[in-house]
Amino acid sequence: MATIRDVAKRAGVSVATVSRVINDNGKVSDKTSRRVKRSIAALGFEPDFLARTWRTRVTHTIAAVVADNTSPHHGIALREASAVALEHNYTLILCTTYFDSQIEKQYLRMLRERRVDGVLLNTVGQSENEIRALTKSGIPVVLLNRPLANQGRLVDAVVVDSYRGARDLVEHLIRVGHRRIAMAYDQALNEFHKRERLRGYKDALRASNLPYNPELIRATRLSHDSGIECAQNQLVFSPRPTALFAAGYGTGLATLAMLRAQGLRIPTDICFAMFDDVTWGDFIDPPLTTVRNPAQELGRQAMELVFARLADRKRPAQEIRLAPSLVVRRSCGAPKIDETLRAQSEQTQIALTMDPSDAVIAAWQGL
Amino acid sequence: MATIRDVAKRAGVSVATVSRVINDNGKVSDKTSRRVKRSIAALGFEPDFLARTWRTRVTHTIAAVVADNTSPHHGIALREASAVALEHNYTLILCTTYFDSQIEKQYLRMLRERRVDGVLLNTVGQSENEIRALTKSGIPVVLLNRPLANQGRLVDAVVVDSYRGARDLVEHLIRVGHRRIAMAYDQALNEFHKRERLRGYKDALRASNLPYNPELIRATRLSHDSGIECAQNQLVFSPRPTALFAAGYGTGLATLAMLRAQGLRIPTDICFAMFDDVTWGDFIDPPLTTVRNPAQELGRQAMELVFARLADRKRPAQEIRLAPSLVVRRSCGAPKIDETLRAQSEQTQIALTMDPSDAVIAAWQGL
DNA sequence: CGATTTAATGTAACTGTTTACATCAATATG
DNA sequence: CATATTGATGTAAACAGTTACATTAAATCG
Repeated sequence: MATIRDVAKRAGVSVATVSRVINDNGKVSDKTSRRVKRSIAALGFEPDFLARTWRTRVTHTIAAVVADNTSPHHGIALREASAVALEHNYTLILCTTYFDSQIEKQYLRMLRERRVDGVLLNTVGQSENEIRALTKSGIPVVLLNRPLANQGRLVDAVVVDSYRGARDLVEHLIRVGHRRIAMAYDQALNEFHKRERLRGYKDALRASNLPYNPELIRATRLSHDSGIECAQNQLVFSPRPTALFAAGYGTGLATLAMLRAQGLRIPTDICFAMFDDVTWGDFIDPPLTTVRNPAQELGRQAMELVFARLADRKRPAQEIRLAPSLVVRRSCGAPKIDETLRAQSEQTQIALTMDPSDAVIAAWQGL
Repeated sequence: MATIRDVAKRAGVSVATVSRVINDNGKVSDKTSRRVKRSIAALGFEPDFLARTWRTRVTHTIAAVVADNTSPHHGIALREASAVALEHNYTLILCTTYFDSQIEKQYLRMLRERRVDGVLLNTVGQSENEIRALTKSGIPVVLLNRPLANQGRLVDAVVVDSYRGARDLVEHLIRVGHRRIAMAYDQALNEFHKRERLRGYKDALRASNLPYNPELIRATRLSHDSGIECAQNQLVFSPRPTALFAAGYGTGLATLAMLRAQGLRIPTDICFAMFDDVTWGDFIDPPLTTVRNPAQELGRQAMELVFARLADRKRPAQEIRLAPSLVVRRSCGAPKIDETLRAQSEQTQIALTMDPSDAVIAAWQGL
């Protein structure tokens, strides 16, 4: 492999000049620049990325540490993050923690050793020390969907506004005529989002002067053995609510299965809506009303935040709050429906509100 | 930051000795080893990963280039690959190409420059040169779900046996009583898998002495604008088949929507089954009969293949063929059903055949 | 017991860039 | 015209490890 010295010798210049040409910094006359470039081409010289990295201490690498890359939400965020990275000629390291804080810590330590240039972190908690170590080493950390750790104002964050999402959804249900609305959330749902979604639910009720009934709030737990049965027992209400709102993906799935098991039809017997838009929500019968997380936006903004901080390390920590959007489909047909809403709903149904960009559709086309 | 020289000086030994202690190779007496370790601890010395990488030319990094990380299939494969990487103290770079061969090439060039230690590649094609360049640079390439390029026997591969999957599924449909079985595949489905699935379909028919009717094979195309309508038109049959087999994820979704649009009930009016198991297949109504790809296995084997080749570069190229498994659920209730099958199906339904490990279930629990 | 092997450690070259600083010529400035 | 400034280029010192080879002491062998 040709080195910068070979290039320099052949071009009859110094290595410094070659380096300047390669990096396009410093002053180099047109004439020598051309000569150097010819020399590079002739020798088929390629700068050694590793040597460069070592010398400059920039790895051109960002890591994303997520609890699970297979969830639709983070899958899309990662896809976008990788695209943004590519735009900047950066590379994205994928670290899946499986919701295991030990693995998370292990990854964070590893990433610090490797001196990645930044970390996107969807923490499961307990990594305060590792996060501090990272920032202390000058590695920017951006939290994904977790609020800023109150302890330090050192890290940026981008979060989805769970409160807004829950409130919008419940307000929609109320507007459409529901009065008795149940909410199910997963026991293991992140504390912050649990609180926020519950707050959204309550505020929506209050705004319409509806009573808040704790009886209608249920925690579900999807476990391997007990499976659906568990959720099923936990989700028996009497009298039956007219609408059921699942505050998360897992709960949504469990709830769907539970309703099927109870022989309840959607939306005839009960209306159903869930947090976390799913690509297939449009395709099944009935199409699901969901709160769509701006996953793509989240991935992009998080990445941009890293680059912004790399460009200016003094900037104050920032928390970007993204608004989810309500996707109205058939699963929430209203008990009483007014004409404007009907039209709107009808239209949505026809437009089929395909979540995704062409890219995602293309995605389906592969194996 | 303390360097190896500082450690050496403090311990009163040479840098070589320190290096030997760190890497636990070469001969070092217990006494000096202890002294060195004390010195390391005292100084808080951490070997510089970058310097090491540069010197040894091993990056401890594998890249996975996939068409789309959000598909359930590759999402799971990636999750597993990242876990295997972690076991080996390796890191996984995620490269999503969006089915764009230009981006794929760009990534492959980038990865070669970065001298990753290996590449998992779910190619969309046209990257022969880049693949060759990689292997020529001594970087092992393992193809994901693509057959070995006939041109060179340089790369390993791990593929899902599409033929087997299709054949098993169609044979199941036949056994259960279906005689008129339609198959839909996506126009953009990878050529190899298209051929294999079709072959499986035909062979299954032939084995039962059923006629092959080209009229029952349809290509669908999910496009953004035309959306479902398109699929809808393309999927009108007369007389109607009793079962419809979607040979892919995208087609599966399109088909589901189409059946709904045509007002057909599953499985009462028509039976439905699809390739590519989906995590939610269990939860919706009716639960879907699917061909489950061993995605996890695929990710693991591919990764192991890389490590195997790193350990022995002379080993002959290998193609690992993984068998998919049939997951029988409700969407294929049989027109005529015999008792054993009924029992089997019932049991499956009760066991709820949760695709995933606890990890995936946990996944659902996060935002 | 001298010769040979083995174990433990040290010396210094090597990896390929970047960049601070030096040099020198050409140009601008007072 | 002498001097300061600027532009173009060169020199050589980092950067922080690994490892081939050399050296020395200790152990083993005939």
